Amino acid sequence: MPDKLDDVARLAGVSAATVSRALRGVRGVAEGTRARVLAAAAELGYAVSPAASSLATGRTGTVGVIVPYVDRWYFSRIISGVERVLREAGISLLLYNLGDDAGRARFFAEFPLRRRVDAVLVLSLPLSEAERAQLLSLGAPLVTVGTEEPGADSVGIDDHGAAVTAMRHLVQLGHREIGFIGETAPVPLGFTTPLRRLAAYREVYHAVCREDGRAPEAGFETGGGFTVSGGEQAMGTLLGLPRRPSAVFAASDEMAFGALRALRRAGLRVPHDVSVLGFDDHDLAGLLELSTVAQPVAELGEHAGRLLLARLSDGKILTSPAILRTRLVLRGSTAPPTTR
Amino acid sequence: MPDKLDDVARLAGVSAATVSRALRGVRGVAEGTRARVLAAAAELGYAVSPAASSLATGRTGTVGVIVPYVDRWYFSRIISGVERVLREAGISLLLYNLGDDAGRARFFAEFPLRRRVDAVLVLSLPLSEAERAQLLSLGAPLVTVGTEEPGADSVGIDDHGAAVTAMRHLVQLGHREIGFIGETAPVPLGFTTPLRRLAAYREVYHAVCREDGRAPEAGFETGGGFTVSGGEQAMGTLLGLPRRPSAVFAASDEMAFGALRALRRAGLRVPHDVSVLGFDDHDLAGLLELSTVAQPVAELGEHAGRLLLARLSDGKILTSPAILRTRLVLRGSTAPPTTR
DNA sequence: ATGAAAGCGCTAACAT
DNA sequence: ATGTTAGCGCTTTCAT
Repeated sequence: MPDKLDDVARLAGVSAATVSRALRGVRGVAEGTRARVLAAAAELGYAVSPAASSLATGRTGTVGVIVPYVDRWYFSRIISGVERVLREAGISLLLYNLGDDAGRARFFAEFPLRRRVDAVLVLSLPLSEAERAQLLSLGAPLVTVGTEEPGADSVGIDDHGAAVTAMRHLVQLGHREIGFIGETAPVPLGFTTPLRRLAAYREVYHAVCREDGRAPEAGFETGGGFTVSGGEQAMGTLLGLPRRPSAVFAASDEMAFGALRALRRAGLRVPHDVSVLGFDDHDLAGLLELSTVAQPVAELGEHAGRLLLARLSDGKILTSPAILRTRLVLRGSTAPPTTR
Repeated sequence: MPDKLDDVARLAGVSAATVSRALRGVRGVAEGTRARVLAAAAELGYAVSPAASSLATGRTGTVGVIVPYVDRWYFSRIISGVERVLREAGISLLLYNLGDDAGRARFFAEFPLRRRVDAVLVLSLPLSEAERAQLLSLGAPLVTVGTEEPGADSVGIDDHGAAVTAMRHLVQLGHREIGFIGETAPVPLGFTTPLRRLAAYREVYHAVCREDGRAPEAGFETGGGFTVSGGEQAMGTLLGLPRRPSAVFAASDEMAFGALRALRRAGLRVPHDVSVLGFDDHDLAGLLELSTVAQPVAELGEHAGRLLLARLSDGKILTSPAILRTRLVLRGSTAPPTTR
């Protein structure tokens, strides 16, 4: 344990300050000296104490990542992307999983980030005024993915545009009765993504109804909680309606999976009886032949990582949000409606 | 920023030492004093500097979690479980994602854990002698899930037993020609779990062959890389065999999903033409009506978290590995073979 | 029960 | 280019 800086200094025959400089690659150290220091450090198996270094510099070499649910495909993918680029830069990642509103409250009450991180990454979580202030009060760069916050850099996709494209695909196939599976207020943790997709759904579906000169079916908007079972239930509700949609747009692939199951159980065929369109391009979407909107999840994470690194070095320059491209992936779950 | 301990001390009218004691709940502080200190700290919005505290005590309030792939269902689930119990105890989680052999090598070369963590958790990764020594040299408790290492506490399941149970289920249904989709050496990152399941497969399948007085089909053992597409390919290989298995045991649900797809594409029905049995009880197994071996993944994580906490307080007492229960979940993908 | 003082191991001026 | 000297903000003897 007592592998202190001074031991290295003694072995290399220089002062502690020089060792510190040499080890950090700071300019102003003769080549020969640096080599000797490095050799001595290696021989002693020496590594600086992050705590001491952090106390002296104020930097921690760590970024905090705040995530709603680590174990959801989308988030774990992003984390993986972020971690990759951060670790290449020698930065460690402190993970905070919120889980639910209670967890979120506890997190902001205890606020374990104070002085622990050099920067913070927030995933898909719209911040309250107070939370944002608290985060910003750390004096550390803040970056978000999936949301935009004043004072933070962000990466995301054009949720609205992508959802509109998805809906239009359904309309172009000839569907006029389109159901939606997503989230109906109140949305857990205050997510806004579901709302943006719902807005896009309405925009397109209502326009279709207007053309046809009839009122939109209010019952076509269902909540699936972004889970498979929730999607299954929602589809069940849709199927129970007097006028049944010929197509369904689910705001996540997981809910779409649930919808597929409900359909299968009801003895209905996809896409013959009902078309289903998802969102995400989940790993298993191909398996289930689900047509969906693909978003570059890993890239979102990597980009966020790069943003973090940039802010960490060149101070905090706020840029406009980076918008990554999505694309419609057509598989076997969408087709023109059958005339009945 | 300059919310130092001394400010609180001044406001409370006591010394810094007393503030430190009061804040940590150390005994030996008068009730009234403690109350005043707490009030002062609250008023100032004070929180201790982890770096300073860590430098003084040697403790970091952090545990390092080493995981092969964060974005695989199984691992993200475990992480979620660990995080939950750790954060309740006020411990933060430093995440290290290995990814592949190169990442693993880099990790152990740089070894970013030194002095950063109070304990280490390793998921499913069999350690080399050197790696284990390196980890143990941290002088911090080590716990593992899914593997056993000398000097470490561990949680896991009875992989072999569970796989044997799974295989026997197939045999009891009447299957004599059973294929395996798993991993064939060399296994990425040196995982041993696939090997244990393979061994169980052989044990049962070979016994069946012996009874029937014939040699086991060597071609029945295929590698699916623990991914959907790998499982799909493996099933394709199996289907190309002269003598085709009537049932398949996949060492993970994801590979089983791939097998289901290959079967569907080949125009074969499950379980009518081929039975498929998975392992894990993945979130989507129910969706696909996959029979499988359920293992309590979240609980594995929570148990690991508790083990970590225990070691952190009562010093390191090594216990025998905790084995959590698995159970066979029968859904629609397994049935007696059809006589052809 | 409380305070004074000496570090914990490093980095950052300031000298030289 | 290198060394000296102060801290960074806390915890922990040791006194009182």
